[in-house]
Amino acid sequence: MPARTNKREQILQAAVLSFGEVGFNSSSLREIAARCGVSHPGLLHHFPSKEALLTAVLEHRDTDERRWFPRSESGLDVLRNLIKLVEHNVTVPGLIGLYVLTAAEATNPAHPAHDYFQRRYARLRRDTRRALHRIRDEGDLHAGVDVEDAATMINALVDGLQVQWLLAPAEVDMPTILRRHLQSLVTRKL
Amino acid sequence: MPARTNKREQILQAAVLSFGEVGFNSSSLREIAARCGVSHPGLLHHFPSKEALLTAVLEHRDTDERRWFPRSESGLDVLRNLIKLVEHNVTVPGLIGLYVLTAAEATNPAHPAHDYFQRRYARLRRDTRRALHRIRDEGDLHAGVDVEDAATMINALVDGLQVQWLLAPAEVDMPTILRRHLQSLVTRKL
DNA sequence: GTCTATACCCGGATAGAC
DNA sequence: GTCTATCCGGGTATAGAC
Repeated sequence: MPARTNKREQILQAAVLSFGEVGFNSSSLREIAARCGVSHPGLLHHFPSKEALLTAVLEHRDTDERRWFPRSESGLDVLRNLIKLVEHNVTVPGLIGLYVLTAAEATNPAHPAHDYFQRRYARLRRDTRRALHRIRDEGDLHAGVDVEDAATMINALVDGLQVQWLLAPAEVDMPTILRRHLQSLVTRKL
Repeated sequence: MPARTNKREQILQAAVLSFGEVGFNSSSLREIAARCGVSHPGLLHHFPSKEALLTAVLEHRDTDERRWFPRSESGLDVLRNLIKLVEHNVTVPGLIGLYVLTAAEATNPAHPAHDYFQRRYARLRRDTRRALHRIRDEGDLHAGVDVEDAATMINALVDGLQVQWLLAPAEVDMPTILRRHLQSLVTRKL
């Protein structure tokens, strides 16, 4: 293995910043390279194409995200961890900008990350449904909650809050609003 | 006045399509011009710059949107009209793509539409708060509804649903999910 | 009003030296 | 591994003919 290659990591972080600010489409490899003190072909040595860089950024983000949802917890703990994740997110606005903008771009079927985001949202809805079913099995879900709708709604709420929060951080309290909504679904304290 | 200039309208529609597909940043004036059978400088004759075109598109969209919210209605009717607007929106995915993507891009303070979207969301929250207060005054709001949070939430829900719907139209029923959420806030049938 | 032609810049990607 | 140099396409915008 190479002595100690943290250049990849530096490039990834610079890419997160750039993608978050102007999106994947408008980001330039030259600009990203300049941010971490490497030349444009130097960057392409580590990531063979711009699309490969995007893929690496998204996978990196996924890995980070999964750490917030360890296994063997109660259904309620999944919701609690989601709140914790959002509480963490307000400390990394660049990453949120990256996510919001890339997801919006990727609604276009021609975007290189289109399939990734289709699969991602299908998975998010499925995971949220599972958590809600588990909460119901544990007797903690309010009667009358439609699990299918609630799962779609929770993920929509998180996404929509991010846009408003990025535009007006002082006026939109993401974690609190999310917590109150989730609390309205369950009978026990979150 | 000119004999009959609908070229502006044609260009606006082509711009909506292009902005909706790849966003403002990645759209090209040449491509937009080609869509409506005009040359690139021909387009610039009607709109002096790309940014002017974006402004015109957003104002055009605003005007259309306002038509869904006539005055002198009850608070509940505002929510009913919001549902009708979303029911209409599912018939114009290009416009929704434009909106989602432009809003995401505009979270960047350097984006030409940043101020527009900051003002827009402040206004949306204010208008939604007013409608909810009116519903409360009319005795139709459920007890325990926090108007401030509910207003932010409703707008976040609409935005977030759009992303999921664009990625999976068959799996996300925007109008129904919105209606059920709004119904959960009020005591009378929507 | 709408065109052709063009100026000028920046994008992704590659070749090849060190 | 990282560089310089370069290719080629495409971006906004302008000048000037018709």
